[in-house]
Amino acid sequence: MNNFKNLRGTVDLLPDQLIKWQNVEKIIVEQLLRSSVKEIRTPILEMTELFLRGIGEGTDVVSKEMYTFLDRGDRSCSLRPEGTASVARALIQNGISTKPFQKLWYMGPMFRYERPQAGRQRQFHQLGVEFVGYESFRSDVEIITLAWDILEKLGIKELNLEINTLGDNTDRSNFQKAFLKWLEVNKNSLDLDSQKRIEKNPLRILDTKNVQTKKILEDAPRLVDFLSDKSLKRYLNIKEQLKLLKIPYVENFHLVRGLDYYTHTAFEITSGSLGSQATVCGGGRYDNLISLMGGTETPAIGFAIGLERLIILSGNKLGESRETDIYIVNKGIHAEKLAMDLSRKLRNYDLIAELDLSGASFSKQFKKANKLKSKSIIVIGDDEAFKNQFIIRLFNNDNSENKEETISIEDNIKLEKWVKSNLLLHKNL
RNA sequence: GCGGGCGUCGCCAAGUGGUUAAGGCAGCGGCUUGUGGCGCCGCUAUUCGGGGGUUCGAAUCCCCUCGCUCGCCCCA
Repeated sequence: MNNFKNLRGTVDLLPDQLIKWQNVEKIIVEQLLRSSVKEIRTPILEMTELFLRGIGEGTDVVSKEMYTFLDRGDRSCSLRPEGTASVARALIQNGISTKPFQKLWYMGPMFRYERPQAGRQRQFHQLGVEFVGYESFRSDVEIITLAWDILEKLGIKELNLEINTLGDNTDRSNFQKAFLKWLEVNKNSLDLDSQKRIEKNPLRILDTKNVQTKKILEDAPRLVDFLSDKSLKRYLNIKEQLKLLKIPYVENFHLVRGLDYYTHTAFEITSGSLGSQATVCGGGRYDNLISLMGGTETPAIGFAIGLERLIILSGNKLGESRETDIYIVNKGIHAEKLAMDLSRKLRNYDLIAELDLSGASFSKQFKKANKLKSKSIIVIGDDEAFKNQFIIRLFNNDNSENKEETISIEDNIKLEKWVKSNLLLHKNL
């Protein structure tokens, strides 16, 4: 096989699949618009250092999953593995202090060098939303609600929202001390992976999938018990407001997001029908990130939704394309000229008008129209062209008799009338 | 990076050592060169992911390799 193939973990999205993507994206963007969230676009390529500092060198994402290379000027560059760091960078660089409150979204490809599997690719797509400058617990609730509503608007069912709090820096370091003490005592009962994490990232041990370790962890100290009054109050407020909004959630004390910059609220939305990569949305508060990256201290919260996983979950209804409204069968030198002009006229009525360019026999062109399930058809051949007219008729799929009408080329009024009564009436506007 | 499953036409597949690689869908052409569906007829893999080996003989057995897929790790 000497043909070219796409790179591992990447896919071609073909026209048929893109209908669903476009519909999903449209619904998302509309909901964002209604929530007055504004779009931001940052480069896909950034200097590697940005991600090292923004995401954390110790994380798997950065330490073993980045697409990193030297450019021709020997600068180390990386394809973005996620969007938050870039957005933070862009805001700092463009003067965050002049616009301290911003609700932003972005959508686009991300890159992570991993083994592909169901719902996971090396190039994948995320919708990210970041509320920057917002500190109140109500911004946490609003952003969780936004994620929830987007998924609901897409008609996705059987979703589980899990929430947790990581407290502020002081809470967390108090907890960590106690937790480390406990870990020391119980070290030998833990699985190997978890043992390694004691040094590297002890919080992540809470997140283990090892059944044995999970059981042992039931007796470990809990982070909630180390929250300051203020942090606790914050968390309780969020839960209360979610209840008020009737958004069902489950508390999960073991929910610890993988990236270093999170504080307070962490949340995740999962679906059982996704296989082992069940998370469709992950997010949380990151009050430390922007100052950590050299900006003025700015609280922020955000989430990311994996579009591939969203597509898997979205119903088939979103995959249906708009049918051809009118197919123009045309043959003969003069007729073909008139037909092309006609096709433009029809598109001005916001119709999907397809002009047959094959020059094939009438029979062939009719078959094509039928295959496309075109709602109507125009026929223009030498006979019609000679009389400066064309034939138009509805084109039912059951092949029943359909009345046809002859319209003169110049008779725009008659054409418009026909189009309005036969095609535009049925359109959902 | 580590484990399991799988690779035969654009898609779904039969074939499991003996020579013509079924069949279905899609596609193309014809019956019908100015009229749709259905039907009928015909065409479409010198080759079974790639390389090497065993054998008189390989899609079928062995080795290597590549790819896909599912899971682990991690995450969206």
